[in-house]
Amino acid sequence: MTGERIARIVPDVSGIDKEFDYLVPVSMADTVGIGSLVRVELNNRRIGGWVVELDAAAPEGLSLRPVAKISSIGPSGEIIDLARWAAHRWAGRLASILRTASPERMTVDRPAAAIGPDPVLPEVDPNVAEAFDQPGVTVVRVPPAGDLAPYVLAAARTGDAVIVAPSLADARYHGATLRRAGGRIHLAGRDFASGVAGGSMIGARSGVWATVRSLSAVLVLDEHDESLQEERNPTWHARDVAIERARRAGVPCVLVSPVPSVAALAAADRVIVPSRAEERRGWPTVRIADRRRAEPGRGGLFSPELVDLVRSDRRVVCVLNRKGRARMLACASCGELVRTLDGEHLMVEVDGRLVHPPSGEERPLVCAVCAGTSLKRLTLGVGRAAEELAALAGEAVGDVTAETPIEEIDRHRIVVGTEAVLHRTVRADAVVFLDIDQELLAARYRAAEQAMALIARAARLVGGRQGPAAGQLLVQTRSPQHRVLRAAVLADPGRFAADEAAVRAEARLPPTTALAEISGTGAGEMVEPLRLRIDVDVIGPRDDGRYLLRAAGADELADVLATTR
DNA sequence: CGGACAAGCTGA
DNA sequence: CAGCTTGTCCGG
Repeated sequence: MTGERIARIVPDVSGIDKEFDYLVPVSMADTVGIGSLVRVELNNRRIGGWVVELDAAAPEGLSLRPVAKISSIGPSGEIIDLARWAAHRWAGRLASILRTASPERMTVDRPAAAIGPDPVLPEVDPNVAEAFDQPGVTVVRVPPAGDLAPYVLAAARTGDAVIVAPSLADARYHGATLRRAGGRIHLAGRDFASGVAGGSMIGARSGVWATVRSLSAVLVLDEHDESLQEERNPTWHARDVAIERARRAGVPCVLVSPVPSVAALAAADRVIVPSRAEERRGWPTVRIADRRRAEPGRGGLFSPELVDLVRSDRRVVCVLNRKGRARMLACASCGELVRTLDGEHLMVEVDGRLVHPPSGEERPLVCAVCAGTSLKRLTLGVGRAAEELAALAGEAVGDVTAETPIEEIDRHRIVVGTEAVLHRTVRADAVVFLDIDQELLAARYRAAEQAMALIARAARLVGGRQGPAAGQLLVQTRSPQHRVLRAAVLADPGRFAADEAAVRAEARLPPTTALAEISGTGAGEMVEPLRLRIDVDVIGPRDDGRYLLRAAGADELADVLATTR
């Protein structure tokens, strides 16, 4: 027994998905631990890597290279196990997740335990504390105007909580608020070492990977938010990682949202909803402007309700999404949009026929509602909308894109922009969706849910329906009966969730099943043999060469992908 | 990833 | 057959 131990290393090199063994020199025995970031020699070059396992001395006489240097403390064993699970679940590289879970700046010294007794935090509303009183997944619906700070406080009161916010700005804000209340909380990534010593951690998406002293609870704010999903491979979702992390630790996982996703609700052990009255108060008034009778093209963009709003003295934000090609068709006689027979998606005209490429559905140029054969094209644009609104309002109207400086946005009483305007405006009295149909009926299976999220964001911007600055939303649409809009008008996202879950189940879409998209060269070669298997459906290829795989659940799908690589 | 080495292609 | 490109393998 020499006292030397074997370290299994995951290299931090994107092209190597393999683990290697190195010897830990006696001189490093005290500093190298599970998760440590080290440098080692591989193939005559120095590379970084993580220690993911430590064993006693080597059984064989095989000569191993020594670890060259210790660079930093790193993620805990708990996080490494979780990262392995996620790498399998989203069919990606372990190293890319470990990178996310590692400190922003290298920190060699292991910090001493937190100094002083644990802080004493103020009491919280028992209704809020209740969400954290048992392990398992609790979904809490909090209306857009509701206060999330009590949930952050309640999480921190459990001990060393991990808190995920939809953006870094939100994480900083809630972190600062809790700190003012006396809480010990650190910013994930930046304050890595402080977190190891003790206290709660808050961060954006990547904060779900924060190493803590002893996990007591996991809280996800705005669980429905798109930003919680990593956009690069592996495309892990912070909500799903949070659920698994809490489950492994046997601690509560609390998912808060004004519009909980069907994925969260499917995973929930219990759902806490506000009273009808409370939820209504927390949503603005939502009015629907039915545009089916409106003239397509010019003028079709401005309902009488909108004209009233822009001629008032209120601060109005107009949203007009022009993502993708806005080539919607509407029936000239009844005004209905041209949709697939299930009403879920827009159809487009190709070579004199109506088609919906993802499903292959097609028919002649005929309105499915009134059998009219005269169809009109609806075309829209932010620039023209701003000009025409300015003429209607008799004053200048701001034109907002992702590049417009914030100061510029607040100079105008009325602004028009793509959905980015909702992320970049601080306060508005009213938000108008000039044309929400493109969102509601987009060719993505989560389109309705994303439209619901967009409305919730607008609702938060304008605030609840009560008081002198009562918030208002106006939605212009040719689909006034859509489940998203009915739920918004009634301030009842529970109703939407039930409808949406039924639509997904009927179409065998997640969360009833699990989907994976396979693209790139070699996609066919990988996917075609899977047609013989009964545990996975192969869908496609579409004309862009992409395939979809469908399995009964995420675990089954991950297993298929793992055996296919 | 990046180096090592083998197999395949080209031109004089 | 040297000289080059392209492909495959492998690292502790």
